[in-house]
Formats: sequence, structure tokens, C-alpha cells
Amino acid sequence: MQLRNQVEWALHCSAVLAGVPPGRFLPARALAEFHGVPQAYLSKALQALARAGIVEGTLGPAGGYRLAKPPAAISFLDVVEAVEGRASTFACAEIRRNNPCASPAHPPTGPCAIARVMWEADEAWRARLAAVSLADLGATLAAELPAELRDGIAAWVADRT
Amino acid sequence: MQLRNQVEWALHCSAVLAGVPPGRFLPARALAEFHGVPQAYLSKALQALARAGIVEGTLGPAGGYRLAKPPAAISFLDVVEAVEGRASTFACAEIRRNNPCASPAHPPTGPCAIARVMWEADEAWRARLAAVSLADLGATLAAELPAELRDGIAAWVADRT
DNA sequence: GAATTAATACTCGGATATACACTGTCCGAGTTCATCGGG
DNA sequence: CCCGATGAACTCGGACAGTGTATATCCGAGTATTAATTC
Repeated sequence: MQLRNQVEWALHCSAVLAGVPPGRFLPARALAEFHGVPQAYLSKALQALARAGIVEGTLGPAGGYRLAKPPAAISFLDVVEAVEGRASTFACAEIRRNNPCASPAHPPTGPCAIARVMWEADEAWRARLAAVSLADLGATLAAELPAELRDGIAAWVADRT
Repeated sequence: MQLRNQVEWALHCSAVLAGVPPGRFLPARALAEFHGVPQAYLSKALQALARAGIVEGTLGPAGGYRLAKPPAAISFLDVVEAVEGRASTFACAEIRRNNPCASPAHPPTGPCAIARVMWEADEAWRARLAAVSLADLGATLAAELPAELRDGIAAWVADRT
């Protein structure tokens, strides 16, 4: 089991978009160049974010993407689920119904014990992702990144909005 | 992102093997028939469990698999990692190094903030799986399953060990 | 009748094809901006 | 000089191939059982 690389790209793009001046748009072309990833493929991740209402895009010159909500209102979970889907990590195929000892007249009731454990773990994973917002990430980066690098990125972004 | 169906099969097989009388072996053929899954493919999951030291197999007639450790000493995480691998769910490709603003002379130090959050969530998921053992699962099943079904399964298993 | 030996049948283990999904790419529809012409 | 219409360029959005992993399968190596044979 491995998260697709789109998730990583989407998170990094969200972090950059959180630093875009209000009312401006940053094109996917710039985001792809910034992260060194293929532009055409990155678009798909951004489209997924747009469908989920996390970012919004505008066409034409000076178009691009921007966050659709304040960074504090967007969690890691929102971004991950936008790309990976909201389905649980564990899919119960109900193989217990194939049990030759069980009587077909009395099908098992309620989710099976194994699936419950797996789903609880899945929920713990999601809860941890839901607890961190893009605003939190921005604060962490502001504290860790060298000042000159931060300014350089801000200028680079400003040149392309 | 989706766990492979081998994980579900491995967990169900572990649950059944936990109910096998001590010193006896249950063949993969019986486990496959019990769960209604292809026998040849299920073998691969059991081989993974054997490599991880969770179960052990014996050849010849009356051969098969049995747990290599007490059910209380085997957690869900052990089974899941045996099949899925111990690698983290999130793979950081270090795309921040492609940042055109960063100076190649000063590469970023330490894991990036995004990867840290993802890894923490991954750890929360694993912690939840590590907290449940096969003995716990057995206790839950003993409390939930109808007595007649439990006896029927025990007899079915006993006939094939 | 008991022990030894050989054959047998059954098991696991790894090597081998196929299907699906992720990865990567391309082109068209739509919109905004800039330019040009007219009032 | 101001307004409107027109053209162009740039953007996003969805449709189209390539590759890698998970799925499914088969056959060979090895062992405990079983039966036959010999003492």
C-alpha cells in the first residue's frame, strides 16, 4: 500500500498557494516548474483539488489556481481525500459469508470484527491528518525555513501571479 | 490507496489458525476452501506470514500451517506488515530540492514538514493496529458468534488437521 | 509378528502469465486581456 | 480622449497511450505417511 505521488504534489502545491497574495492566481505551469514535476500530470492533481472545493481555477491570461478557503479551514485530510478518494483503506469483501459452516438462512449481522479493527485504525490515521491545517503547516515552515529562502520564494511567486 | 485483499485473507486465516488445536497443522487448501478464495493465490499470503515468523508450515500428509507464536503475541500490525511491507504509507520524493529559489549549496536539512505530518499519521495508524492482538480478536469473536456456529467451525477444522 | 525399506501421496515454496491502475502526455473548449477602430 | 468590438494568447478541463504493480496460476522440491517386504 502506497499513497500516490499526486498526494505529495498536492500538499506541496497547497502550501505554496497558501502563500499567494489574496485575489491573485498562480498557474499550474508555475507550480510544476517550482516543484520540478511534469506540468500536464500535475494538472490532474489540481483538478482533483478543484473538484473537492479546496482550490478554484480561473482561465485566460493571469489565470491559474488559488485556495478556495482560508488556510486554517483546509486540513491535510481534505487534500489527501481529494486526491485519494474518501474510501476506507481497508475494503471488507465479506469473505466470512463463504464459510461452509454458516447457515445461509442466518447471515452474519453487523460488520465483522476484523473490519472493525481495520476501520478504527483508518479513522485514527484520518483524525491525525484532520488535526493539521495548512495554516499550521505555514507556521511550521515560517519557523524552520531560512528568511532569505522565504523571501526568495515570495518574490518568485509574486513574479508569476 | 487501498490495502490489497491479501491483507484481509491473512487476517482471517490467522483468526482461524488461532483456533487450531495445539500441535496440529491446517493446510492452505482447507483455509482457501473455508474462505472461498483461490488456493494458489492464498498460498502467497501464507508464505509472507511464514517469512515474517508469524506462522510456520510443515510438508507432507497432515502438513499445513499453524501459528508460530501465542495469539496474544501476534498483533494486527504484525500480520499487515508481513503482507504489505514495513515501508511507510507516504514516500517523500524530496521535491523541495527542485525548488528553483533554493541554493544548491545549502540543501534543506532534516525531513520536510509535510512528510513529518504524513509520517505521524502513519504511526498513529500502526499504533492502533499494534494495540490489537489475535487473542483480543478471538475474545471478540467468542462473544459475538453464535455458539452453534463456533462449534461447527471447530468441528470443521478438527476434521482437517 | 516386528522392523526395515521403498513407494506414494500430499504438502509447501518459488517461478511464471495476465489484468488493472497509476503514471505520463496530448489536444480541444473557454475565458480574459490587449489591441485596434470608431465615435 | 473614451468606448466598443475584435482578435489573440493563455488558461483549465477532459480524452488518450505507456508502464509498473497487484492478481491469479502453475509446476517442481521435499517430507511424513503408508504399504509391502524381509527377518
